[in-house]
Amino acid sequence: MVSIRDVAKHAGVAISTVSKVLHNYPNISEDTRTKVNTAIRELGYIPNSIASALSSKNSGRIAFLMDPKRQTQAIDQVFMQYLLGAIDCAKEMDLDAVTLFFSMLEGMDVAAMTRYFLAQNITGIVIFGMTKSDSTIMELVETGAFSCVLIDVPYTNEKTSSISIDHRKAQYDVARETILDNIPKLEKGHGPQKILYISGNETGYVTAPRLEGMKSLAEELKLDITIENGHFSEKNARELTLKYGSDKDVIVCASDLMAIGAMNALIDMDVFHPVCGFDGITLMGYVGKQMNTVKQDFYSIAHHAVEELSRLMQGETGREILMPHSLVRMYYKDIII
Amino acid sequence: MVSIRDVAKHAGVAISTVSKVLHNYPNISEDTRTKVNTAIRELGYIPNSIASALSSKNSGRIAFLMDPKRQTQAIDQVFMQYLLGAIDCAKEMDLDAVTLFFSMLEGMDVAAMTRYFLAQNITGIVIFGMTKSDSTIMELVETGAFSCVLIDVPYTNEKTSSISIDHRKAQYDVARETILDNIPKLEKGHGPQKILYISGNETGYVTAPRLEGMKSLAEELKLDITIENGHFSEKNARELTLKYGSDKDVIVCASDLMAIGAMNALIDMDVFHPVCGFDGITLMGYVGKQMNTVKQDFYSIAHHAVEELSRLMQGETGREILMPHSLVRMYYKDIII
DNA sequence: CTGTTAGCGCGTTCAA
DNA sequence: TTGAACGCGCTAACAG
Repeated sequence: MVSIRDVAKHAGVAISTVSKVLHNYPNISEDTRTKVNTAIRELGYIPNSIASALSSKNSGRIAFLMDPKRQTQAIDQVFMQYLLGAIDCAKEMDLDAVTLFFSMLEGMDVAAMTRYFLAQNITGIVIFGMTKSDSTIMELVETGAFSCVLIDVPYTNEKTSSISIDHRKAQYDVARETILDNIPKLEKGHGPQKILYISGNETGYVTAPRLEGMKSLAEELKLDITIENGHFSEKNARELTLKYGSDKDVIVCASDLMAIGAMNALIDMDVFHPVCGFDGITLMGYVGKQMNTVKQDFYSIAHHAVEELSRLMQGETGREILMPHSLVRMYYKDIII
Repeated sequence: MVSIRDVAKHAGVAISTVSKVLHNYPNISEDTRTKVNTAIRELGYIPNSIASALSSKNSGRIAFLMDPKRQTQAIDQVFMQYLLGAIDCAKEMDLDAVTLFFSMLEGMDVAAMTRYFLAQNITGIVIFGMTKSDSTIMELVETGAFSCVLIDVPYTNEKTSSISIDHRKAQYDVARETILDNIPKLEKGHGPQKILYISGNETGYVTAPRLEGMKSLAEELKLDITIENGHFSEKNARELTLKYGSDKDVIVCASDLMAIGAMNALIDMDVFHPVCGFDGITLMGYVGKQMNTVKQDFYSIAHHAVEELSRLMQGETGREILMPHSLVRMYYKDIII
């Protein structure tokens, strides 16, 4: 293995000079800089990130913390997209990244978690899929011991940024579009539209804003709205739809998975009402009907999250970032790959 | 951060003694061993894996190398299950693991890849989703510079093990079951059964064994078999089924995704013939019909892969490992979560 | 502008 | 059975 020492020798300079060139320090003559760079190229030198992490305080080592198990399998796609975006960005920014699951932290208190991360020289963490019941992890974030970026959790402090779409507006938008598509019915003297809103679990941070978005739309359009908690579960959404859905004009679901459940319930009942979802996962198409949904670009969100984390680790202060969302209509034919 | 030095001081012994206790060296008196262990517990000491990796040769650092992008999104589930199993096991075995994508290695030759891993003190690699076109990675494996475990690639050497199910037998089994379910038709004087086999891409290592399994079944049951290459694509399978499927008794697909394509083509043509798939992904259910498939436990495969890698890194020699598969029948109702 | 040096936390001889 | 001391590859003062 070729080390920094070899490069120094090859270039006829001191080790520290190589290090300085590597990190773009000022006060290096153009001459030695090129000398060192050619030596690096000739030897195919790659800095040892482990040694670097050990030696410096700002190791540039980060962790992706997620909880894929708690989710249904159908949601794997979301986490995979997160991971792809995050890991790609980490590589681009030359950050060492490890992927961790919530389950590994189970039973630890804040102090233990802190030691755990410190023992790996981790100084920054991106957290995907945290809910209100992950209180110890939230405590850890609050300590400010690590730079953190939270996905879909609206909390910030000096060392913590949050990043998400505007769930309130997104829910409003997709429900509005779906309902207005359906306006003709309304005009046939149908009275106020009857809506079934299947919300997510109350432990989810996105649940309240999405519900708010729906409520304000309901007020605006004077909708007759029934709100039920589907716990982000396809099965629950299915049952709720069987129970309350038959006489509704539109069914609005706070997730694609629940939208699938609702859609299938309607198919079983042999009625059809518009359904809309949230997330924009590919899976959608398989119900064989079309529906509107809020499309989030998880890859891009994760990519930005890592960029933001890097910013935090350089001493910038935490902030809230809103990403754009879009509305899409998914058909079966579209998703044929 | 509490270091080994603190533990040594707290226990009143030398640093090296603590290290020896940590690694279960012999020749440590029971007395000092407990003294050290209580000190560790009292201080909540966690060894710094970075320092350890730097200091020792056998760092215990491993990489998960996969290629999720090349796959269709619907396959994310498989990779997520792999990752879950692998990361869980790595944690259990106290191995530091990083997740890498093939794309990061693009353009590198073997020497560059070697340096790349060495620069991260990585000594073991688990590779998921490699195809015959990833020749440079295969070269890397062949050098024996790293301990490797290959998933679904039948290659072994001194430092490389392979792990997979028996694809030949699995394909045989699932096709056989699906066809025999259909035997009544045959007995109504229907002549030899007509089968459409939609195979995978020839760059896939699993394609040939699956095809073999199908061929030997065809011979055994004297089937009239048509073989087409679906390239593991839903769309291709759909088109092939539209073209060749209408007069077939059974359609056998080398992946679930292709089975979905085939199933949907049949639905469009308004005919129904049994279809079987391969993999056992949850997604299946959404076609709304039932079908047989080979279920692989990806989590478990990955878990075993990491165990095997650990074995290799301890100097054991490479070998081939076969995992069990099972046959399942998937219905829509089953997958409601 | 460049080189010398002291650690980072730990594993591992080699003496004691 | 234990401990002192060196080195892993690198960063970061500090001298020069």
